Amino acid sequence: MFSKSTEYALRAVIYIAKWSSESNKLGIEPIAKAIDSPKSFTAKILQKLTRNNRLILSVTGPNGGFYMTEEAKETSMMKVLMLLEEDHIITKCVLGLQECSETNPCPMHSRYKLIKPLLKDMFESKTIRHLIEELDEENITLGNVLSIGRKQK
Amino acid sequence: MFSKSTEYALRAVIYIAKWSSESNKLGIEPIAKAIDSPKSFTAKILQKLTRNNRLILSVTGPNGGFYMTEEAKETSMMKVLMLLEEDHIITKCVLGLQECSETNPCPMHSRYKLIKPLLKDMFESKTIRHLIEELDEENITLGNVLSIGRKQK
DNA sequence: GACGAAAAAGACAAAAAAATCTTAAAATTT
DNA sequence: AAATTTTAAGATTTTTTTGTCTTTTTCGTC
Repeated sequence: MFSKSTEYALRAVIYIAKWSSESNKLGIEPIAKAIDSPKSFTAKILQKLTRNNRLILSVTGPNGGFYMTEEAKETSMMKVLMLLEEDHIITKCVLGLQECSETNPCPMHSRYKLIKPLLKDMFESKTIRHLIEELDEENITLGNVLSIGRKQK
Repeated sequence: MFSKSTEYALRAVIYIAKWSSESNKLGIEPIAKAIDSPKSFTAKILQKLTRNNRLILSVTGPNGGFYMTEEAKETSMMKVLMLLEEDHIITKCVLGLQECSETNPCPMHSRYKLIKPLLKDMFESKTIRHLIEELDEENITLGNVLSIGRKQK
């Protein structure tokens, strides 16, 4: 559904929210390892979230790394998607028409319009905090089990 | 949601189903114009659907073109997505985990598992014929109104 | 203030997706 | 059978996405 970079971003955000605090910042290396993503590429993605939106914060130097404020953890996943400029994946027409609407619908419109709000609601109603609470439960993961032991780049 | 080529494919299939028959084949030019897609690229995509799956049929030469049998029009949109090898867009994990499942869920799993069947059902319950029947109604479109008059390639 | 650890920045490379162009093959018409 | 029309095939190009590598900047520690 989403692009690779969006998937990495979402996983990283959740991971950082879960394990970091202002007093415990996380380096890009452990983050990439945990969410099973290419290190430098993930760094790029996080940089954007840091610079443009301040959803994530970062500090350089020893004991530096990425972290998130408690306040930021209240952000909804829909908002995160918007910061990543990927919310259109959900909102746009299934057949790719630029002007698919009630007055100018595509043939799938009448059905998709029933599901789109549910999808949106799924991301709107879940905040980052909700998701990290789920991570407390057993067996909820952010990395690929299959990749354990595989070399990271 | 889907890639450009999938969007073009879906629109083209619906258009061909709607306006063609064995006695009235459609050339790639009018098809591409109607669904507002790049001509040669669309030709490639249709070639695949013709060669690999015979969902669409084609004949070369004068009065040749693309068409679809009445039988093929009973194909579900989910089946079409499978022929295009794009059904994974719907079925895979939202966060991109390879092994997201009931026993090994990602933090979004518990919510997405409620929506995934609805999305699947949307494509499964709609056959091509259902969609072309919708096209009978006023204002249902397959091209971009904005593009009218724009030069085709 | 020198050193080291971290992210930031930017250049570069590879791969995939999207698009275009040219030639060939097939079929119909004359 | 030659000319014409149409898709098929394939080569090539362009653009976007994904990924890597090197250098710079920032900041804390000694």
